[in-house]
Amino acid sequence: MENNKETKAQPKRGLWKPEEDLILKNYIETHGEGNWATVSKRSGLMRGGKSCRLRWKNYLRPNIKRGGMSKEEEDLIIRMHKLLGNRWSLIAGRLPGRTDNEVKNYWNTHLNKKSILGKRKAVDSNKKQIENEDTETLQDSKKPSQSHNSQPIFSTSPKRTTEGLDLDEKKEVKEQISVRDTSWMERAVQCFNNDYDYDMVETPVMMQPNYSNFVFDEDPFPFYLDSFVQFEAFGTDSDVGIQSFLP
DNA sequence: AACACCCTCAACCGCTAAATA
DNA sequence: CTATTTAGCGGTTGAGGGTGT
Repeated sequence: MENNKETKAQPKRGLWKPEEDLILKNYIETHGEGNWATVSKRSGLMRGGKSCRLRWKNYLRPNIKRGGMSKEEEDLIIRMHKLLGNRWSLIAGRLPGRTDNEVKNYWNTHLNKKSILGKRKAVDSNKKQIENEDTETLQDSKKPSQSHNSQPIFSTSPKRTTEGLDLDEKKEVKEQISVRDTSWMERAVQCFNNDYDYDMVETPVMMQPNYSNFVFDEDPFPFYLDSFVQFEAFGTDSDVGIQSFLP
C-alpha cells in the first residue's frame, strides 16, 4: 500500500556501480547474508532489498564463476534441462559457481535459440507460432513445461519440517536436508549420465534409452519419468514405490 | 560516419512458500 | 490461527555493445 504521509524515497535502480558493489560486499562480509530489507538502510545503499540480494547472489558472492561456459557445462545444462525443464536453480546447483540467472540466460541466448534439442524453439518464434495456431493447438502449446505457477505433483525441494524445534535443531535439520539434496541430485545425475542404468531402482521401460516416445519438450513429463522426483519422493535408499506409479 | 537492427545479460517483476510476529 | 515479512524462483525487460548496411 502507498503511504501518502510518508513519501518514501524510491529505491535506486539500474546497473550497479563498482562503489555500490564494494559497499554491499563489505557490508555482507561484516554482517553476513540475510535480512536484505535492512541492508540498504544500514549499508547506505539506496537499493531495494531484492536488488541487494540479487546482486550478491548473482555477482558478488564468493566463488562465482564468470565468463563463457565450457563444453562440459553446456552439455550438462542441456542434459539437465532435458531432465528437469526450466528449473534453473536446480540446474545451476549442478554447476559450481554458476547462478540460476546465468544458466537461464545462457539457455535462452545460446542453447534454446540454437534449437540444439530440436523441438524447442526460440521464445519469439514460439510466441508468433502460438498467435497463429488454432485454439486447440494453442492450449497445448501454452502449457508451461514446468512453470513455478503450476503445481508439480511433488515439490523438488524437500519440505522443511522444522516446526517446534529450537534454533540449533532447525539448523541441524536444514544441514541434513542440504546433504540429502546433494546426495539425490548426485545420484540422479549419475543415473542420467549412465543412460538410466543405475542400480537403485528398476529402470522403468519408458526411461530406457530406446523407448521411442521418450520426449520431454513442451509437455510436463509424468513424474515417474523424473528421476529427480523419484529420488526425492521415494528416498535414495529404497526402491519402494516407483513400480506402483508405472503405467 | 551514421543509422538500424540484433544479441546478450544484468536487473527487475510478480508470484509462491516458508518463516516469523 | 492469521497477518506480515522474508527468501527464492522463473519469466520478462531494456540498456548497452556489436554488427551489418
